Amino acid sequence: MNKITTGKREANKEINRIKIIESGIEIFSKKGISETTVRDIIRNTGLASGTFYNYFKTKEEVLIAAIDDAAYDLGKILEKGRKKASNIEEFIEFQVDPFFEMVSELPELFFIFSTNLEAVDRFTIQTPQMTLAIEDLKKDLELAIKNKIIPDVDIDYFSAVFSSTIEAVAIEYVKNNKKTDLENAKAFCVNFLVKSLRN
Amino acid sequence: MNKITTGKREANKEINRIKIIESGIEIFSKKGISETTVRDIIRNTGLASGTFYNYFKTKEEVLIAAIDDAAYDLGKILEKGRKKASNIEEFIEFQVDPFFEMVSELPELFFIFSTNLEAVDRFTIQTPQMTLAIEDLKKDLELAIKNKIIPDVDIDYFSAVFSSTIEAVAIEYVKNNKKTDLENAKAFCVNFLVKSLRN
Amino acid sequence: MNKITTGKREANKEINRIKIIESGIEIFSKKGISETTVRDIIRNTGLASGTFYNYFKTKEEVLIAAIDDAAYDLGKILEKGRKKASNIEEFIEFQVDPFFEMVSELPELFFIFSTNLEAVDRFTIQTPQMTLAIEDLKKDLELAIKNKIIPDVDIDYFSAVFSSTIEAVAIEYVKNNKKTDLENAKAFCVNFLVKSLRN
Amino acid sequence: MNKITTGKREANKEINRIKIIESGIEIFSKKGISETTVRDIIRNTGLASGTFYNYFKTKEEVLIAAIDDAAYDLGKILEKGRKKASNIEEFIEFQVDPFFEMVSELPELFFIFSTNLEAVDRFTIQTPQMTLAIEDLKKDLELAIKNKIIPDVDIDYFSAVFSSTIEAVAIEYVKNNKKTDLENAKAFCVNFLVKSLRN
DNA sequence: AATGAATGAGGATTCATTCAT
DNA sequence: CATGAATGAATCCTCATTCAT
Repeated sequence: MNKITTGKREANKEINRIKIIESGIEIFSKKGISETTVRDIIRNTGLASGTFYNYFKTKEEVLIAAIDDAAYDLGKILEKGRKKASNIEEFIEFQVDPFFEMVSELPELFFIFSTNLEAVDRFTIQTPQMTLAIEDLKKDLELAIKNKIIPDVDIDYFSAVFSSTIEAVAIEYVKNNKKTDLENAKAFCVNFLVKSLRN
Repeated sequence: MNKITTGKREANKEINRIKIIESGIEIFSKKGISETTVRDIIRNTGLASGTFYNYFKTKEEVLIAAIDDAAYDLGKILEKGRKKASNIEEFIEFQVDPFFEMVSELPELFFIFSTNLEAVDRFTIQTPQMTLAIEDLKKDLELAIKNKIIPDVDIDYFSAVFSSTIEAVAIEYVKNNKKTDLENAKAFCVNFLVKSLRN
Repeated sequence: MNKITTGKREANKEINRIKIIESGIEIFSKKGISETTVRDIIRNTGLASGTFYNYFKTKEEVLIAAIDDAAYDLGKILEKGRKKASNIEEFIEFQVDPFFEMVSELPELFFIFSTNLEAVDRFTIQTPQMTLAIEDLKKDLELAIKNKIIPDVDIDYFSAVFSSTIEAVAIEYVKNNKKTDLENAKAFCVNFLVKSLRN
Repeated sequence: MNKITTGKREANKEINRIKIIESGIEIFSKKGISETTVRDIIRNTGLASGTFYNYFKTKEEVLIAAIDDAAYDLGKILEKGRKKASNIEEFIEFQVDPFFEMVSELPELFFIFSTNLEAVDRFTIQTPQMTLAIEDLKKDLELAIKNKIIPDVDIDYFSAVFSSTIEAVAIEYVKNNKKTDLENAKAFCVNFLVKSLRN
């Protein structure tokens, strides 16, 4: 009833929230998650220290919020992938494509995650869609091996290598700001992985 | 004061240094580099806090010392590799072999590095021999491509993938304590990389 | 602006004031005065934090207001007592009776005061009618001693014990929710104090 | 082996510990337990803030230490009491006496406790010997009633009044610094309670 | 060299209070 | 008046580091 909140205030609240998130992303990618302090984040916004706590309880929540804010974009990206693969090339392609779309559109977030796996692990931040679907991959690989579509590789090792390959290329891609190079990077990954699976 | 006691004192000095290094490695692998405090390290030795500073200025120095201490062993290991490779298989094999020897003999150190790339980077810890010789690799690859021994791959991407592959397998190897599995892991790496380079 | 709306607004104003006071009493008795924060009180009302300051400057003012609001009731209660006592039994009875009426009708307020004497003291909250009339008591006792109605007791000690006795029984009465037990509690007090004054 | 700690250092450590405890007692009695902050205590000593934590984790620990330090004295005091009482006068006397000895020798501590019952309760500080042994008292009273030594009083009310009486007199005694008045205070208590129990 | 108590800078967090809307 | 976001002072606490012994 009394909730007549003028647009101005709400807008300002949203602006500050975004300020904090963006400041967080900036500091996280500069200093890493575990070296970043709440003070670093808030100092970088010009807001008062207490203001941080009107929005977030911990620095980790800032990260989660950053992901949540990106979730819609991510959803749309991942929709494009996940098509039904009819052979091994397509299977790999359908994993690689959406991942690189994500990396391409949210490079800072990807960078934070890829360089802070330890912290991400430690704080058990749930980032289902940002990571590659390793478990699904393993099952599909088992099936493919059974059906003789691909040779009999060590699944644990291959899975580890599969994601580290994609990630390594993605990091290289982001680091070098070869922004025009997206197709190139994807093609490299697919080609590399497909060949490594051939007999 | 008395020269005769020196030997004993130096021996004790060396013992404490090693105590601190070993404590450091233990704590670093448990808590990660950035979460580890000097207090953690020294508490774990039973020595007094001030004693730490007789040996090291920072926790990072402990890590560097740990590597330096391992350097001699590492040197001997790496010596075995670096032989002259006469084809691509050998080239890769001669990279993979010594790396896995190192991982196999100094698994805790390797584990710390592989799970704390951020911190290692940030503190610009110089660990020439622990990392794969990426720059050398790049030059050799360029030559090999020119001589048509291997197809014309993107050297930046391939180098990135090359080391991440070896590292991913090594991590898997260490994590699973498949200690009997060394040859297996090496073979997987070599096979995977060789195939990915074939036309 | 429009005088016609005033009634409604004043009513609402009064409603919020009472809301805050009741919330205060609730929180004070749960957490104690010094552990209670303005935020606790206002959160418990559903009102906005700033609204608190339209009514009170501090949490202590809430307490004072609670007492003031109870003052009228208290006044009526105390009127019943204060009759002219013609002997020591009556004198004590006329102190004990209204006090227990108060305790019985405003148990939460009494509970807050009895369990927060420190804070009540510190903030020098003036609560004339809630406390027993110690000073009056002292004068009356002096007179009674002079007139040999009661033996020559130490007036300071007796006064201290007089009020602490009544309070202790009252606390016991409130704590145990022996709500049917009012007469019993009063009788115990009177009997106990009268006998202790006899020769 | 290396524990050759010079007397000077140990002495200083003990001095600081005592400084903190004495500062704590001073502030606690001025501001009450819950209003006292660790900073208040440490500021009052001239030591650095961090130093507090070399000795105590919380302000409550300071209080406990103060009691522990007094424990030896207390023990000796309480030894004197607890004799076998052969009648009601003695029974009361044997409760009152050691309590007043304690109050007389540790008046500040007693003051803190008597004025901060709430906090003492809330933090469940264990102070077995400082409080009167109410539960024991109740059992003894039941027995005495059964044996017709004392009339049939309400045990809950009497117990409450028993301890509040002693405490009220003790507070009065401490407040007025009637230090010469110890015997007087004790006699008042015993006389008051004995008479109130007579038929 | 070893010790470990003292230090104080710095980060986390809470809370009373203000003020634009 | 009601609102509730912003503020920043004040607290708690940890830690690297120093230094007298």
